[in-house]
Amino acid sequence: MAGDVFKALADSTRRCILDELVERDGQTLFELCTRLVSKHGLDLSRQGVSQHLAVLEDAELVRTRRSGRYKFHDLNTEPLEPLATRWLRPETPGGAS
Amino acid sequence: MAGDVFKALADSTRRCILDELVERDGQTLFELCTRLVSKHGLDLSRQGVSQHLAVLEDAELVRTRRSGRYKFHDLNTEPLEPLATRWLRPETPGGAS
DNA sequence: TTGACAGGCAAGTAATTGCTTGCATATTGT
DNA sequence: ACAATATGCAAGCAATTACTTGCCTGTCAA
Repeated sequence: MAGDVFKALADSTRRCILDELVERDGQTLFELCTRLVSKHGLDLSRQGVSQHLAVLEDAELVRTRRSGRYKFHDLNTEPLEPLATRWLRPETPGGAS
Repeated sequence: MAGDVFKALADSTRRCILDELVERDGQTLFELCTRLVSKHGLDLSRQGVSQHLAVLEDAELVRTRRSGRYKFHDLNTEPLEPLATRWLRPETPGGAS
């Protein structure tokens, strides 16, 4: 568990999925499939999308909630925050230690 | 050219290289080799490091300058900036157009 | 010029990854 | 109960990736 966030972001299809979820949160697998094909011009099967979602979920970039036979996917931007700051130099503008 | 920044960051060894360059800029290939082995416990050949550096350079995360037989590697954080902000929701706090 | 040092190029290999197809499970409406 | 819908699981395949070994080029000091 707690998969690699960087590896999750490495695939362009997964990034498209995140793009979709920014626009509209709480989409189901089928909704995402449809919109990835029509809007982003991607061509992959439902299982393809499902596996990508599993990777994103493992990296905690996507959270899911179940309701009956539906599974809704929500974006979670929390793991993204320490991402860009990791390689920022310690400029120590205030002058800590 | 202009390789994929996300794919460049996907590999943990490459992330270690960036970690090293944050601490000390302008290292040569041999310096990086030595420190990756000793400090980060990695075990790879010089060519392994060289190929990783090529990927980082292609993603413009690393810039190089030559001086005689030495090649110095510098970190370039510029491509990292739009990285985390890509999936931030348009909160429009001030309400810009 | 010779030898040592720093780096580059290329082919080969093993592991990983993205994707598909086929079947199984669970929920809902009639 | 039955069929349709929404999703899950797993084996198999092709492409990519990370890594190694071996050799070549360029630079510097003696």
